[in-house]
Amino acid sequence: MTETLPHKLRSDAQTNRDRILEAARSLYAEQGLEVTMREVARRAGVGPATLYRRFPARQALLEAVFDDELRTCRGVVEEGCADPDPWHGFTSVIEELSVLNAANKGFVDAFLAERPSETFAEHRSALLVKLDGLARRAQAAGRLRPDFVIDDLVLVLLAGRGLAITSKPARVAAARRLAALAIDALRASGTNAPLPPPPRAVEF
Amino acid sequence: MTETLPHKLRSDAQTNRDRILEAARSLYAEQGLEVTMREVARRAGVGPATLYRRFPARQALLEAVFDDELRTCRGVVEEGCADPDPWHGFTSVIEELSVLNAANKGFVDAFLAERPSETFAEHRSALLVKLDGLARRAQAAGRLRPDFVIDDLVLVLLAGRGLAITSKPARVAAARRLAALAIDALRASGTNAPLPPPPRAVEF
DNA sequence: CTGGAAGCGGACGCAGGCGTCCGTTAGCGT
DNA sequence: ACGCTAACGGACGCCTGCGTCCGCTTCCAG
Repeated sequence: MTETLPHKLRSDAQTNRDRILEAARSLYAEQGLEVTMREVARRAGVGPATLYRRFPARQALLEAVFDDELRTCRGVVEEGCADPDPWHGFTSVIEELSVLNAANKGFVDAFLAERPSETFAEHRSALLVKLDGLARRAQAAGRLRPDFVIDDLVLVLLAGRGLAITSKPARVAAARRLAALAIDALRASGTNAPLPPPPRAVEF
Repeated sequence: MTETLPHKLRSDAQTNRDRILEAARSLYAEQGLEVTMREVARRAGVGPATLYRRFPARQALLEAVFDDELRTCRGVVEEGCADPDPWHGFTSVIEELSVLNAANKGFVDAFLAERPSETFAEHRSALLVKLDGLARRAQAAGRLRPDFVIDDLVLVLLAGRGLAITSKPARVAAARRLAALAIDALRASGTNAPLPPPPRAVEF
């Protein structure tokens, strides 16, 4: 890790910063982002003041913590978009994002929040636009049901949040199965029933 | 309403009890069950002490509040089970429970909690057993995919929790669409892909 | 009408999180 | 080696929710 963004930190400060990030990362992943600042500080073995000095606003900590996840997320999407088979790419994205979400309880909360930070909102828009393109190609290939809209993908991702199961392996297994079901639901097939009007869950 | 369970209350006490229940009901429906006791008391226009006297434990309040919903829930399930067409009954149950959940943010949390109260756990078991029977009949009729297990239904219901969208109409619309997708996923069709191993999300 | 008990709710003490201040410690440049 | 200063974290005051106590009010039976 060992970040070096602004003007260089003293070595102990840098160490503490890293420990804070690691603590926050694991706490958010396990418990979602209702974790208190002090809990993060405690787990990191630093005082509250240190935490607040490095990350004066909660949002700053969130962004720093989820920077990696954001990168992973983008990787997944780009890989999916690069797939020569758009349907395969599309389903891969659903699967991998679902599992990522299940493994990081907090991430999807932060990322799909109704009032996200500007940073998250921008990344989200960009990714959704990419995914929209991928989806249209999958539709053109006749594999994705024609009445799919990109909001359905958001819906599926949001739905993953409901799987707030304590044990992490069970949570991941549940996410995997839910993703598989979602993929089956989205596949174009003669038996697709007409859907009720699509919702708009998040802006982009 | 005007309950009359234990030894009769004084008239003003009964009124307050009813107002508390109504306040709690609407607050839980709108905001889920992280609502504070005091907030309930405030909305009901009573002091905290009054609330605590009537419902010494949070759980008591929850059970009283969700008694109606539990009844509705059971009604939905029984109606579905009574349907001569098991697949139609099954899909009705999914639809209606999804909408019920979306309209009552707190209910599914209380009902599908990992550590539910004894009361909820019993009702849940009973309902799930009934639904399991319905599902088997729908499978026997060749309409429900053969690799469906009852836990998949729990999964779908849990997933509905993720749709924590602020506006209630939007939430209901989202729930409806998600339910429709789930039904499409669960329908037996030549294109059903094999599923990953099923999870066990709740005990029953 | 009236006595007494059921009921009420303001107020209390406790606990925990918040964000900040400041006296002390320790890294690092010279 | 040394001193400057960044950095640390314990401790503080504030706030909010919790569950309970107790003096006042109100219902209702006789």
